[in-house]
Parts: sequence; C-alpha cells; structure tokens
Amino acid sequence: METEQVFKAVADHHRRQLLDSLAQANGQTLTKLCASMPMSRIGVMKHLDILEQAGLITTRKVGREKLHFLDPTPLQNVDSWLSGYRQLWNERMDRLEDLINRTQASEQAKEQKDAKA
Amino acid sequence: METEQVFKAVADHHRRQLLDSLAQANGQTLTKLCASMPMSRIGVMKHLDILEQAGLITTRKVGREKLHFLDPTPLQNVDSWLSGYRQLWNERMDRLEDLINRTQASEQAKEQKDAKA
DNA sequence: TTGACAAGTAACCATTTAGTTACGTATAAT
DNA sequence: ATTATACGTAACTAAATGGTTACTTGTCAA
Repeated sequence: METEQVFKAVADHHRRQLLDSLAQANGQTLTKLCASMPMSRIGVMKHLDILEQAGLITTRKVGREKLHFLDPTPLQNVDSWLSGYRQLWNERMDRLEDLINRTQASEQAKEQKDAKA
Repeated sequence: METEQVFKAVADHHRRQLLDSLAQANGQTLTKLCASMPMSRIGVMKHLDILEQAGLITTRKVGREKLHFLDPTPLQNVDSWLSGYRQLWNERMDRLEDLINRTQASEQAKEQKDAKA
C-alpha cells in the first residue's frame, strides 16, 4: 500500500530531480530547492509534499526556514520489485551473446570455405 | 525522454501486475490477461497500450488473437537511476549497524560493571 | 453460412494531477 | 518598528488518467 505511493512519487521527473538535488546537498531549504525548478514555489511545495508522504524525504523547521532531508530507504520497495526483472534481462543478454557468438562462428566457417574455393 | 514513459508505465500497480503476469507466462492473449484483472477488457487494453508505448511489451497478432510478450530491457533505465540510491541506503545501513554495535558494547560494559558491584 | 469469439474504435465520464494567483503568517534584519 | 524574507493556505484551472458502455470488425468453428 505504501509501495504504490513510492512508485507514483518517483514517476515524475521533477520529483526525481528534487531527490537528486537532495542527494547532492542534503538538508536544503525550500527556496534553495526552488532555484533549480522551472515552476513556482507552490508547485515545488506540492511535489515535496508528495515526496514526504511517500517517506522519501523528512523535514525539520528551523527558524523561519524548512530543511529537507533525503531518506532513500522506501526506494527499496522499487528495487525489490525490479530485482525479478534484472534476472530476466540478464538471461536475454546471455541469449543475445550466444547468438552473436554462433553467428560469428558460422561466418568464420563461411570465410574459411570461401578462402578454400 | 523515454525513461519518463517507463517510470510512468510502471507507477501503476495494475500495469505492474500485467508485467508480472507476463513474466510468469509470456505471450498471453488479451482475454487471458483480462482474466486476472478487476476491470473491463477495454481498461486492460489501455494499460497494455501504455506498456507497449514504453517498450515494456511487444505484441504479435496471430489469427484473431493478439499475443503479448514481455521486454524487460527498458526497466534498466529505472534500475540505473536507482543505483545511485542503493549506495546511499547501504551507507545508512552501515551507520545503523555501527550504532547498534557500539550500543551493545556499552551495554555489555555496563553489565560487567554491575556484576562487579 | 451462420454464429460465437477475440479484438478494435469511439464517445463519454469522474477524479486526479500539475500547475497557477492571491493572500496570510511568522521570523529575521535594519 | 518597519520592512523584507521564508513559508503556508485557499481557491481556481487545464489537462491527463483510469475507467466505462456501445458498437464494429475480423476470424474461427458447427
């Protein structure tokens, strides 16, 4: 039930950008975060709210400013869903490599045959 | 630019469910996929369209039915974005373990002191 | 060849999303 | 004490999302 929130939160590239920004400089204030965003302060606030609801950031108010801190742990939900598919695309990659190898082998055989003729 | 589509596609749990279903039995027909979905056939079709746009499934029409095949490779975009954060939560985990160890150590010290007294 | 089955298209609807402007409140600085 | 700064709330909008029903088209089977 919370997993869905995390997926949704992370589905928007503006929100990913906010997380990335915090990953580089944690504890940024709202106006600082706004600086790199192509929208109004209120727009950014709403995105931050969604990230907080998903548990991806925590906040602390100090004086008149609000600090934002990254918490990457809920991303483990995404990661664990993904892990099943990592296996799949590795298998695909293996089959592809295999195909390439066999193709090369048959081409080499053809070259040798051509050289002989 | 395509990455966003993949994130969006995967953000919906019904669509993840469809992918999971194909991961278990690849090449399913539309009506087969509908069976496990709590919505009309048209609803499922729309979800499948979105998955196809994101490159997560491919389709082949044979006779009067349409077969659906999983292609997990676009999920690598999600995975590679995530990889930066895996590092972060591992560091967090390390710090937590460290804290636990130190707490246990100090408790043991206290126990020994109590035993002596 | 007629009927059943699988899929596609069109039009519609309710809700959510992603943003805005305008105004209000609390804290810091002059 | 006043002003500027940082944030919050409310109300509104346009567009996207997630779903529906009704009808059509194509294909297999009796």
